[in-house]
Amino acid sequence: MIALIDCNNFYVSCERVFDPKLKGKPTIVLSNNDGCVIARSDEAKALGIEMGTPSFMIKDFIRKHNVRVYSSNYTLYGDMSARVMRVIKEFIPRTEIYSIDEIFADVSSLTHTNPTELAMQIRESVMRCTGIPVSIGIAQTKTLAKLANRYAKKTRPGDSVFCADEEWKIQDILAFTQVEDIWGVGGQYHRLLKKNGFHTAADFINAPEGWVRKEMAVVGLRTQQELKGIACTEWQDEVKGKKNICTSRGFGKLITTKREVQQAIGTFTSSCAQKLRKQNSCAQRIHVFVQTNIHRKQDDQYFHSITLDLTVPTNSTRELLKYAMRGLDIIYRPGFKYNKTGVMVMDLVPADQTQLGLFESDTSGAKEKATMTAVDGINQVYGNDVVRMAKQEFNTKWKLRQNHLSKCYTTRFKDLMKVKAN
DNA sequence: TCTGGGGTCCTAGGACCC
DNA sequence: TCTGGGGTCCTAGGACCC
Repeated sequence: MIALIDCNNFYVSCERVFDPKLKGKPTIVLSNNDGCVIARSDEAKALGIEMGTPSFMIKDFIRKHNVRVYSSNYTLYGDMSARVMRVIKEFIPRTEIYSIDEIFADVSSLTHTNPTELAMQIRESVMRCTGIPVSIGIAQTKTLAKLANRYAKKTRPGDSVFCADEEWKIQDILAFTQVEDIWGVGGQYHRLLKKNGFHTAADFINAPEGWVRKEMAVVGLRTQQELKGIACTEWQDEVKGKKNICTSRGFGKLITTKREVQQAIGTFTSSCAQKLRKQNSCAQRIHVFVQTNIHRKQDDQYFHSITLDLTVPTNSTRELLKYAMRGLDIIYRPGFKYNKTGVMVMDLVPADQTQLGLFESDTSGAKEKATMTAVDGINQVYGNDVVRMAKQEFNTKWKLRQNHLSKCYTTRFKDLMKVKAN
């Protein structure tokens, strides 16, 4: 049996841990640039605030209903996530972190324990150690566990735990779940399934396999199998390195000079390089893109991207910057109001398995590596942006808008909470 | 009139996830 | 004024090979 444990309204819950006054109050967390709603408390959901709504569209509504608003604070959420995961791993050795707020756990190895009781214990323990409420669904496959989890949230608000260990419970969940709420069914497949008369997961299970294969490819077929209790997704016992790494950002305001775009690209490239070195990988290709604001109908639109092959796989900031700037030179067009750019490093290979270029000497590689290690070391101790490459410069024009940012309570000494005792 | 067949690799784009 | 960011996997079709 597989358990899916996920944090309820995770980002909002993180904010609530450090400001208990938010309890019972409608609260939302916004995406970068304070753009869209990406997390909502139950009270905010009850008010009808939808996921993904641009915040400026509901400004008046927010004020009217006194909705508490936060900019996203990923430093805080990342650290809280690690704490939650640590607690869960103490109960179940075999786990697989699926996202910042979700983890699969293999509970079949713990045969001596009743899964429901175990789930209750985990829930209680996570709440006590971190202050974060979680829901837990247990079933035969990952897909069914996802459904069980959702079922628990919707029908068991008290304990938020559901274990589908009997046939009638599985049937209950399948009949309860609309096709669009199945893990693996998005907008396209939702329309397709509805059009063909499949409304619930129970309906979908009865769709002919040939039809599913033809219309939804093997991915759809796998989802269907998983719903029937046949496991099709492999268990990932070790954390796999990423195959691509991307850093991209929309700007707080529109940008019109090449120099500013270069600064942004420089910073994003440097960020990609750091992430590469952290997972001990080198990239073989780099992808750069620029775009204008697609929502501004009154502006001329421009989108262009380019992918460059690197002669030698690398994770050196300097080397990657060279290619990124070359790419930007090719795709940049003056006269547009740019809104967003990004850099992606692709086709990653382990850093220790890279081949030297024909004209590269081993000593130059070693020197570059030593430089980067030093840069990372200094930045780690003194903050992320102390040492930079020339192209990054220091510029705040295109930085994020974050008007409602909470503090880094758990990762920065000056943000530690103070407790007064009389 | 009539122009092979089978395989691999790569890429772009689509679908999905949180 | 203002609309997120970061990923994965699969597939179709073209290029290329013998």
